[in-house]
Amino acid sequence: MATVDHSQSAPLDDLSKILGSDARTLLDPAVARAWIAFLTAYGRVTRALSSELMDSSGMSLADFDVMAQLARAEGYALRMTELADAALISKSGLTRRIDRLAVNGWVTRRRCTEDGRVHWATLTPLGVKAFRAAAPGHLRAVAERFGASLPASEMDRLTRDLIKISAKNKERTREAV
Amino acid sequence: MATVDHSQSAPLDDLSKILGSDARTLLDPAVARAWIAFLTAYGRVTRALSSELMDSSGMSLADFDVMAQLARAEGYALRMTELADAALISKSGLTRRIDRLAVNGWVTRRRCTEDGRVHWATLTPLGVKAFRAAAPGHLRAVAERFGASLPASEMDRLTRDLIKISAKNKERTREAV
DNA sequence: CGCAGATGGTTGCAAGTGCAACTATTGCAA
DNA sequence: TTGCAATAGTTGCACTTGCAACCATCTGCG
Repeated sequence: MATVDHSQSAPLDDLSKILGSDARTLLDPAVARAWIAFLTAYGRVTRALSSELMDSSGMSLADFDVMAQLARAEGYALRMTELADAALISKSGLTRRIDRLAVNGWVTRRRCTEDGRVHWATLTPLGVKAFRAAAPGHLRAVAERFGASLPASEMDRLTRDLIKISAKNKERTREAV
Repeated sequence: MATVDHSQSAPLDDLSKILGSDARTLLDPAVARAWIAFLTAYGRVTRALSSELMDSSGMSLADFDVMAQLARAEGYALRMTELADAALISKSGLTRRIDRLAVNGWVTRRRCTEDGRVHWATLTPLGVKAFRAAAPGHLRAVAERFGASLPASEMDRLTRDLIKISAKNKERTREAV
């Protein structure tokens, strides 16, 4: 019936068998269904986009995100920490991602003259070119796999809902239980 | 304005600077915003839930999902492949995850007597106990971090929207570009 | 000055992951 | 029977990841 897409089962749904009837008081079934749908949608869409992007441009989704951040930035450059925050990855993760992008010649690292601690990651002309080549296909894929499922009005509502959820989880895991 | 929560920037938004004005034709800005909001919400919520669960039960989110699948199953048992599909992970990933769960004594692997190729992953009594101990906290956390952001009516709509998105991406990355 | 303490980045490490190749088992057909 | 294709799982490998420890640099206070 109202269960989630049947190729996928619902990890949190219908746990009363093992947890007893209070499962329902712990997590409202409607929320459980939404949560499963959320995880499933994320998994499917990113999996598909990621492999399409890799095939067409040799770029991972994370690479694309990092390059997109740089593409939007003043002078195509951002400090490492800013970039890590913007791309939602750890500092060490970014260090190594930039290493890889640098090997491709898409990004360089420049030490800041005013503050020797700071390094600026900068899109090279080659990187700009690579991004320009990759972006149309990827954006179209996002439009198709994510955007095309819902009418425009619904899309704005979805955005609002997702932002509310994000907002409730803004802090970086403080007060960890 | 209507940009996404400002602690987070928007990788796909405002790319016209580098892509020219056709950025807009490739990906509708409203979809771009929704996409960013989606990625951000996913990242934040799962990060938070994952570390809470690990702290309170020594169980990763993926462990919990696998155990929840087993908890719902007939006899607390599933074949490896079924379980991998249900938990949205690869077969090899599942092999090793079950290895780890088995080390904790939460799951066992039994060879099927009727078909020697098949192995049943089964929740042990200890595993059931561990799951019963972990579930209330985790479900409450999902309720709080994901469910509490939206009114019930909105939640059902969100579920429907997410299911539509999932449905469009059902196939396992066939026709790859 | 000069030396704590903060801040920015990188590195060591110990995971986790998927793909492709491999082994074991079954089922079916000649 | 024998033999080959299909199916279920595991393993090798190469790669990513985040955390914590670490180095480098800067800032401010005595």
